[in-house]
Amino acid sequence: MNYWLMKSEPADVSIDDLAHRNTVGWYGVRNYQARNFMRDTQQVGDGVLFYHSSCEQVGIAGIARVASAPYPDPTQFDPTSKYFDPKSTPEKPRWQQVDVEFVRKTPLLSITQLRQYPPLAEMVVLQKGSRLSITPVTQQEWDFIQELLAC
DNA sequence: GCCAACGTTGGC
DNA sequence: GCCAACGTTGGC
Repeated sequence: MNYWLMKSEPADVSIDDLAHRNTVGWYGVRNYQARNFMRDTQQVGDGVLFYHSSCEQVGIAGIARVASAPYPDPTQFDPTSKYFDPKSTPEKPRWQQVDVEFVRKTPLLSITQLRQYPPLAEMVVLQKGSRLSITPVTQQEWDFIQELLAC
């Protein structure tokens, strides 16, 4: 059992979208490190901090969980998709995704708030220059954030 | 829109 | 395999 922070642009898929649809395929990852986390390390049931990025209110917007094994991201084969990858084939797919299932929406924990808590100082997503869209979260960080949200 | 940081590409 | 050039991310 592991914990993760997964970035989504709310203009694309927000926590409210996830709440409505219950489960979404995490399509569009085009970074090998992030892909490898989904393909090699994530397991069904892993906890996910659902994070809104590239928007007005950047931060943790809800809780979710990993809900499937990895499978090929269909957008890589779709020439009309901005995630189309001409070098990928159905026989040898390059990009994988998992399904992510809604758990609950939370009050927004903004990135500036997150930076104020010393126990979160080492969070990967808060490190300078960190751009990975999927990052591991430690048990301690997860527990601390759950306590914050319980207040 | 800026720009730091990082990832990818491709010539050699 | 090196590395310069270029492209992308994402907070501000």
